[in-house]
Amino acid sequence: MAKSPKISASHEPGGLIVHISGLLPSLSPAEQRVARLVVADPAAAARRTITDLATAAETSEATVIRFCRSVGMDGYPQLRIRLAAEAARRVEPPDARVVGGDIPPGADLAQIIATIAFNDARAVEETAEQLDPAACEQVVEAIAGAGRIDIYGAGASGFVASDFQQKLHRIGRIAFYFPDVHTALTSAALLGRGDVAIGISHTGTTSDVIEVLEQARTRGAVTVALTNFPRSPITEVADFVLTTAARETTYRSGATASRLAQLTVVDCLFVGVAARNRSRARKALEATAEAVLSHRVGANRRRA
Amino acid sequence: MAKSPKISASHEPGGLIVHISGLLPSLSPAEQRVARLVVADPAAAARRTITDLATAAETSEATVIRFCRSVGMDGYPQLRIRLAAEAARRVEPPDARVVGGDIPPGADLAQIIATIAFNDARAVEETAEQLDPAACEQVVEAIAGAGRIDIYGAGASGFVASDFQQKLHRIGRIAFYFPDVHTALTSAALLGRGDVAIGISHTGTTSDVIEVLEQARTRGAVTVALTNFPRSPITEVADFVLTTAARETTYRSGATASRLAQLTVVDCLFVGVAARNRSRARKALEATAEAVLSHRVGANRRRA
DNA sequence: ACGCCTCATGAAAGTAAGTTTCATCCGTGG
DNA sequence: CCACGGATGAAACTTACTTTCATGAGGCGT
Repeated sequence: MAKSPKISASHEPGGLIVHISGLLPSLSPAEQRVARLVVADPAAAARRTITDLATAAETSEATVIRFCRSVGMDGYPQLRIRLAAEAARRVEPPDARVVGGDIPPGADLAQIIATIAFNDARAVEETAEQLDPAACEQVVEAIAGAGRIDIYGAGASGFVASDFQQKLHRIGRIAFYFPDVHTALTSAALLGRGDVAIGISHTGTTSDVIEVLEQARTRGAVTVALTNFPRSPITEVADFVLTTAARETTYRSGATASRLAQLTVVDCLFVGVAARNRSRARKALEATAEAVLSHRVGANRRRA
Repeated sequence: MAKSPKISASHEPGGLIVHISGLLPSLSPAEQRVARLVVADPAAAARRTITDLATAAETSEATVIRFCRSVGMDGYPQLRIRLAAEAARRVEPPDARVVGGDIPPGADLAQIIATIAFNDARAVEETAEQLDPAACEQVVEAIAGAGRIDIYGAGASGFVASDFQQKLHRIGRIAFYFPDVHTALTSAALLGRGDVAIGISHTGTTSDVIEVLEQARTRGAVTVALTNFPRSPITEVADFVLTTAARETTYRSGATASRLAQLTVVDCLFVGVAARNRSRARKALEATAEAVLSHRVGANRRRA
């Protein structure tokens, strides 16, 4: 039989591990067990034979193979060498820090700070690495040429949406953000060809956002999804999918790392759009900065 | 018969490739052919199957195995993953990212992404490094014991303030954020001993925020400033000063990195507060997460 | 509630990869 | 000319990997 059709999965240059953890929720339970082992210690996994790994994950070899295919590999040997390469690249001292994990109960604040910063920084870096420049380019182009840009997001992602809106607005793009679903739906219904709708949802399962994005799409707008999970429902209603790479999936820290990752992507898009017309953007930024000047008190000074 | 004595081969820390080329002359002719292929392109070799490699070296699989043993490997698979790792490590593109600088005019999106991510990640890390755990501890304590927490911020910092408010609210602390100065002033006037007021301003010169914080202070509340500049005006009205360490000072990218740094600090405080009463915080988080469950659509699944 | 369908899963069969064995070949020195 | 020893590949063998298929659980429409 021919190659399986496969879902894109094509783009995971930044990191196989990141890629895998992104797809984690889209995997079946047994495959997830395998995935977790692999993510937890890629180097060790690379050393194992398929039977070994299957046993460790309490499943069969068949499932391991299925897992390989699910993450875009041809088979186990390929996964193995990719993992080995990956593990080698991240010479990063694994350190005592809990990567992506929970904060240990007895931790003092210094530890907490270190752990959080580590995870946050990591999310930003890994997000950038796996971000597909080509997809970004297209999104930037769409935004730059859009008649109007609607940005949707609920809860924590709402902040990001709002932030994005503000940024675009500051460089003279016509952008909107709606905290309310009804208003958002109304707005989406008024979109048309040449407009852009951007939906932000970390999990990719926020029905409100999906619904609105779908509406926008049926009206002919270009739809963009920003999510951590490349196979989540929101991607089905999006023309372009941009993914973040935050490992945290628990509610633990209120999804801060994921938010930072989202903001990073937003920044990239923003700068990309601004770069399309530097002088105009610069002028707009200066004007807006000036506008708030009267709300600033005298410069930074040494105090008595 | 026992294992062949073989050349030491025990230790090859510097690099497998180097090691192999070192003992190349001690190998038999057929093995040398294999070795040369491997040294010439380790990555390619790692991708080949043993039969493949044997054919390419115009020899038999048996010889390849012998070669593996000669260089100290257990067998072909082990050689393979070692080669993959080796190849990955030596690719390491040190790259010339623009550190802290502006985006060069002609930059393509990939460069933009790399630059932004680098600066963002840096801001997060450096902020964490210079953050004073003792000061944080005191702030955490104040928040944990506060009757009420007011959070102020304008513009971009307003998002952070709002985010913080939401976070604290989710773990059951009574926290407020006011987008409007007047409302904020009113609220500050009602604060008293045992309450906490937090002012967020990147530049530390936002008069609105300073004014409100001052009001709060005169009412007896504990005041906290979160700013990038330890000697800015806002610090004069704050009992505790927490600083971020974002390099960007220009309006260039709309205060990107600084926002991430602020969020990181907020996250640290949040986790610190939550850690004070894990079970309660956890319960609250679970409850709030559950509350939005009905707004989530079916899990991530493979689509057709 | 019922049956139907889809999907996840592992057992087992099948195939390919890796490893060992062994006979051969070739050069060397008696 | 005949041992002898090392190098080598063919083939047997073993292990690892892959595919197929039957089963059973869970969801969905009737």
